[in-house]
Amino acid sequence: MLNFNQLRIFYHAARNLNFTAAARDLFITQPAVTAQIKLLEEYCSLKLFRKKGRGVYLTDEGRALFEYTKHVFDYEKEIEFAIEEMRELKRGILRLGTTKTYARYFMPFLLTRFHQTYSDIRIHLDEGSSQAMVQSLIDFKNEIVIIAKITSHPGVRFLPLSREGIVVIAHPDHPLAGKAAISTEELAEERIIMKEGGSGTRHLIDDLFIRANRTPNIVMETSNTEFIKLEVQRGEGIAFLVESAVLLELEQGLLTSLPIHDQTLFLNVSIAYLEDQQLSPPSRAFLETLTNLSGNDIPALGIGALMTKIRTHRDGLTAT
Amino acid sequence: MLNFNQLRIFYHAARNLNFTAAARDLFITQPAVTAQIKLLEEYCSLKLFRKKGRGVYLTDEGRALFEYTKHVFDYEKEIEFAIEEMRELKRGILRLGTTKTYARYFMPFLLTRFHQTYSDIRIHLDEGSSQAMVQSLIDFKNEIVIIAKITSHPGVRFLPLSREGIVVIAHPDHPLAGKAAISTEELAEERIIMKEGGSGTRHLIDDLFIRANRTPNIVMETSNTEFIKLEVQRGEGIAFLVESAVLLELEQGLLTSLPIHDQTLFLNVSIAYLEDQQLSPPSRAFLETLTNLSGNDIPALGIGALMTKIRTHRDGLTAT
DNA sequence: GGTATTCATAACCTCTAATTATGAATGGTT
DNA sequence: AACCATTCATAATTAGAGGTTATGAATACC
Repeated sequence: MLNFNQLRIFYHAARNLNFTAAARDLFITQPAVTAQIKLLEEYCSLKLFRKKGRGVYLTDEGRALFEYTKHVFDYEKEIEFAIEEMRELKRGILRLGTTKTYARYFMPFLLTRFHQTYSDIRIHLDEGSSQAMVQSLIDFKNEIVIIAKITSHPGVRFLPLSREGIVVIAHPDHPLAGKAAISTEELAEERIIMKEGGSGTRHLIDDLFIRANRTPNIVMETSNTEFIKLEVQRGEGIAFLVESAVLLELEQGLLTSLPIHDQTLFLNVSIAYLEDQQLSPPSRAFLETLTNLSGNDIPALGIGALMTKIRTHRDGLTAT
Repeated sequence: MLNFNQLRIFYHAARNLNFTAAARDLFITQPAVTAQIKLLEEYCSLKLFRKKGRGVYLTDEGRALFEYTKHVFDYEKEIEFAIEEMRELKRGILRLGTTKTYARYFMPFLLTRFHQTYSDIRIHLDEGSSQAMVQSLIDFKNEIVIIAKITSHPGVRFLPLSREGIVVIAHPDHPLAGKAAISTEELAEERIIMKEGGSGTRHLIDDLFIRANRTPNIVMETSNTEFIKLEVQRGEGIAFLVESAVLLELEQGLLTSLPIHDQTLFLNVSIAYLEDQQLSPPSRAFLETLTNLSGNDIPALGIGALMTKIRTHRDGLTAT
């Protein structure tokens, strides 16, 4: 087993062909150099230096070893550089998890923001159900997940990220379209295309009907948001969806939203991570990006509003 | 400045994904591993391991660092191997010096012998005058030189290697050819083609004439033995040369040797090296080869005789 | 010839990196 | 479920590697 301290001292001594200079390089005293070189020579059973007058120079064996040590300490610099880069977020991986819907509607916006600041960090975006994403934290597959908080888990910290408005969408020609306020009872009469169980939205809507003591008429359930939107556009029923997922269709008049009587439905989208584990630099940077991004107004506004606000702000700046 | 001890411990811990096993690998205790990993993490300001249940595994940063350390400790094995090889004489350089004449007539024989045993040692054979070769020792250009001992030098040790007979050569038709014994006085009358000043042979012959109180008739002087032989073959004069240098020509009848009256001229060929410096393994091996080769009879016999003896011995073996 | 520089040596000291002993958490087993 | 085995963490202590200071010897320089 080589002693790298001795190798390092040898390297500097060989480079300078001068023990005193090597000592200076390493911020130690000259006798320390002499002693360590001697120990190294004993370890190798080889003379590495010859003494010539008041100087030293390398034997053939020393010269051969010097070639090796050069590689070692050049490589050391590379390693130090790599560590520095990881610390300084010039390299690394951000492992995020989220649900399909969020991946489709929020994440591109958030990750673009993140990427603007930390362009050298690779992003791994994992998708799955809220449940699966919480499990992925525990399995250390992801460091941060963005999901609706349904149940709390021991050891997992949830930070509220955004209150996303839930809208009831319907075909523009739907009989209820344009009505002022629709009651839960009325909704229970409608054919509903529902998000699958386990999703944050489903949790919220189930709760809504339980409070109204009604059973919704679920004609279809799926985890696929795109599919739901298409079914509603085809007049197959109404659906509850996160507003930001249908912004475009509402704007374009492909869908309409039905105002719910006396109810404003919100989904609490949270950032979740393990509270006892220290987050990696990329993850910390991501959290910081989110808080910097929102000030503190995301939870109040929802991402949809924030996206609009920032888009406006940016356009304003561009116009100036 | 990286701490390679910590890196080594990290390397083993990462390889095993188990601190206890790493400790076993390194013949230390587990708390030592824990402590050094912790120090490394502090140095990097990066978490390298995550704790999962009763095991550990690498963070992304740890995984990146592990890739680097793998290279380091693979390379360490290479270095250790190289050191071992140098020690075991499976690589290295033998730096010898000698005079042109010896390089031509003795060295091939000696070096072939050496090379048979130490086939992996590269041989650097340097040529120059005896004087220059002694200087090359002092300048550490060569570790061992084989020369005639003319003067002694402080710090240089001379070991007698061989007593080489000096013969007087002449054209086979030379008037003195065949005469029983020729006196120094007679030789002084002859046209002599002499080796240049500084050579061992010249030193000896000068001495011979001084003792006889005669001045030789030097018609030509050169350091080139081959040239001398050719000139003598052309009948330009007689010459004094080391017997082994003219063995072939004498055998083939191209030259004849003149018996010198009452005199047997010998040149003491010596091995010289610096006495205070420790010799390198290849040089020690070379010295050992020489002593093994001769038993103790080289100085008495001369290399020429030894070459014949060994050749005969070998041929005898081959025939059996 | 005196001076400065360089490496070697010796005695001593400091602090790193071990050790021992023990605890806490987890996972497998009966 | 209780128990045991395993693994990493922590604390207190200790050994010794690797450093320092002081000085000497050899050599080169002016």
